[in-house]
Amino acid sequence: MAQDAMCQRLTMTSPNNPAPSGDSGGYDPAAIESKWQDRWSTRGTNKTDIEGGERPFYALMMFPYPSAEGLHVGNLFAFTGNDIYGRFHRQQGHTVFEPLGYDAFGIHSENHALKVGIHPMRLIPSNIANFRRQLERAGLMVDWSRSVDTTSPDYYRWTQWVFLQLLKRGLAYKKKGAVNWCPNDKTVLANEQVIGGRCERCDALVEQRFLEQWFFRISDYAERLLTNLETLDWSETTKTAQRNWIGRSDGARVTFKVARNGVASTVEGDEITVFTTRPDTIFGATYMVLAPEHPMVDVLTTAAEQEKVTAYRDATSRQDLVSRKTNKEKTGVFTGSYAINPATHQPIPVWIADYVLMEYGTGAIMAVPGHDERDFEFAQVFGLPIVRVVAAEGEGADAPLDAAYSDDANGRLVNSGPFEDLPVAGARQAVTTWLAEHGAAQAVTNYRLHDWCISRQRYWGPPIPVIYCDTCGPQPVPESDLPVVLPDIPDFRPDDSGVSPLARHAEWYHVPCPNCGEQGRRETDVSDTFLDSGWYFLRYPSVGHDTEPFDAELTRKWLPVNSYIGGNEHAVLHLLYARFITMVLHDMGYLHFEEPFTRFRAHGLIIREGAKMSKSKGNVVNPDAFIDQWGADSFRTYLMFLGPYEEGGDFRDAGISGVRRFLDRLWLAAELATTEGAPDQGVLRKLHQTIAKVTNDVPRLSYNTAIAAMMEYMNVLRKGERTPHRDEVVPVIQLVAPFAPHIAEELWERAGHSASVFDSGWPTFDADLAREDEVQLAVQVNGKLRGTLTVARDITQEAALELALADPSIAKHVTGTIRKVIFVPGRLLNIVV
RNA sequence: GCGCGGGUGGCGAAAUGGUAGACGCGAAGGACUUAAAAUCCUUUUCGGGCAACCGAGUGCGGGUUCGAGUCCCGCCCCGCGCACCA
Repeated sequence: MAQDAMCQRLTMTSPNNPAPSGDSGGYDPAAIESKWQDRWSTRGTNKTDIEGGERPFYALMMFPYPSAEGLHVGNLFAFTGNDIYGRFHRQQGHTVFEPLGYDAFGIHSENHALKVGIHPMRLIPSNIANFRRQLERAGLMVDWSRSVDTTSPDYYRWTQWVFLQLLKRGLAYKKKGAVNWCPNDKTVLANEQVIGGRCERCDALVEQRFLEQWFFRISDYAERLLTNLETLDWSETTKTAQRNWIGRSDGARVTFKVARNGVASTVEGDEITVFTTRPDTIFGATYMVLAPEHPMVDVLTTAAEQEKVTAYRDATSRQDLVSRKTNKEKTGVFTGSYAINPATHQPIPVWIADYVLMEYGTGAIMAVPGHDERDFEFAQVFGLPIVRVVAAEGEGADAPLDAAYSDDANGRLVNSGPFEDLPVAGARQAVTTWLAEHGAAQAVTNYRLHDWCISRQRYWGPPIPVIYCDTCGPQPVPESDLPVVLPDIPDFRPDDSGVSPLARHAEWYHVPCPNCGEQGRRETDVSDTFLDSGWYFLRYPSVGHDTEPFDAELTRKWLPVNSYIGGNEHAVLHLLYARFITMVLHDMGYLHFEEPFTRFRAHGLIIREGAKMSKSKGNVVNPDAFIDQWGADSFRTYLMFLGPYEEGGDFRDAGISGVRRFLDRLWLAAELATTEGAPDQGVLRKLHQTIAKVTNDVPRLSYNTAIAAMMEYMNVLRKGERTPHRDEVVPVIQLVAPFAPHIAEELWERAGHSASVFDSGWPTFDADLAREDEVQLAVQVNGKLRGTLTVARDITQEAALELALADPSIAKHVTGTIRKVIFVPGRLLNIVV
């Protein structure tokens, strides 16, 4: 039988050499994998008892965008990691819910549809079907009866409902403003979709346009989004990324009066307010800079400077965002006007320059060239005065500055009137208070987080449920009228008008006003895909409930999500938006929690043979091919073995054979296992050490070391082709089950069980059985290893020292008197001479 | 520039401050075989030595410690993210 198994094994690893059909009991992944996938399906093994299940555990993974290329190995890496976690918890006695769906709306799909000339309403279902087929092959414990597809009206009616809730709450608003416009995709992009000034989808240079857009007031939640992070069990890197994105900075708003005839203007509003994080350096503010778009520019520009200012403003407005944001060369022009520095009471010139951005702070700055790099550079270019107001340790007040000194923790104020010699550390507060007493400042906190622009002038998304009426103004679509169905129109190509293609579809566009019944017009923008994914985890448990987005009772039972696993590319956007939506729904009384994901872990990235995978390089791993050749169990286990899950790893094609050999050995061991005699004590000891290791590693997502431990055990078990005892093998089937579910089910069944291995529990660890009686004691002399002694586990220091000194190869290094002995019981003895 | 990761054999990688290189790939040798494949056994950080053994070794330079891949200080390199954010 063993021989047969080996013949069979050969055929599996050599696709050029067709297998002799079914005459052996060898490990045949293709056969057992389809057998168990069918059986799981007919028996409903992967269905979660949503209503009745005890100890609910919601193991969520980020749902994929169903691309035409099919499932990426990165998707499978992510899902397998989550699947192991979920299956492990099931074996620990939880009712595990592991749903999966499709994030199928969005520019990505639409662009692809345009490219291949197939309507997205036809294209997406076939992509989804292909994804589903590939996902089934991977053997995931997904409850497919509760899936979501964001493009289905059953789903997006509730996305529209979410929009209406934010509108009701005053958190959705429309505003005309500068937006990022992609000239290629012909749509507005969120700030987050602009990467280095280019469209994240097509890489085109992004332009500025002024359009009416829908925004969500996420900035109202900035502080809460920031402070709540402390309470979350998330990867530290992800939290840091969110903190940086929210970008809290504490400082002051300081008002500078415009100088009129050399003195401060008394006219209301004739002033410039700036935001600064360094109010302590105000005595060094020698000029001011406004963003070119700043409204005060018109007021301040003198006749003599008008021409230059106009030309500069024109040039800036035509500039695309790339050169605006990456061109570090300082340019600018003088407005001809002055403002009064409220600390020194001196007039200082007001300039405009594109290095000051209208969208941050107040769109104006006080320039302190002595202590800000950018201001220093600008002052040098234009010959503006540079004054030192902070001196480092040992520096005089008039020490020359050859660069900006911007340390805000050390040093002392100089040339700063009443604050002379004050340490910088506490100066911020003192100066702000002083300025505030003179009515010139107030302490404020600023955030980099902008409101979320959700409008898209595209076709492939959920229509924003608003109707415009000439008499009543914009009206929400009544909730009872949802969904506003996306019409199936042949011409969905966007054009240059800045208006969605939906506007061209007259019978859809014209609709009565829900308030007065007169002729109205639909909002033609659709919403951002991130709104679809901002709440999908709330929907899964309630799939099938047609009258509400999420059932109150089920939500209370299953949410918040116990474990969320996904890519770090969503560390900022998706996770921040989902938290925001959850907070809003919580505040409106719909949810009992305000943070959706109790625990989040980001998985790493897979590269191949040391290089990033990309279509253009042609080095993308095709999961189907590997599963055909090696089996899904080997593929899954290899993905988890090739590196630490949270760091990713290098997919080397040859490496999978090692994992396959491991499963072959397991199969063979199970086939050969005998019930005669008793299990070997040494093997049993190793078994229990392995149980401990795997049980400890899986919750930490340390899958690679868990697999290594099981391999080690198999090496011990099969050492010298010994025949294993049944009791030595059966627990390994349970340990390996989360990783390689099909082979585990098959071997479990062959071991005489009729129920699923996933309902069989988890092997119990027995510390007594695992304990080693003898240990290798490392013996060092002066910290250098000089030998090892095989000794009893609980040997005393005295006995160990005696043994060590009796060993000539150790003793010869012990020259002179022993000054000290370090003894770590069971591990190490260090003799210091 | 700022932030976050990371740098360990030929390669992917392991190591609560306690024997560096587990596990796997690859490679070399052996058993079995007419032969090959598969399987099993052995070796495999580098240098020296027949060997016992000796020396060196976790990007570089310092430090703390009986003992440092691990902790501290200062650098270098690679990856990712943000980037004129006042």
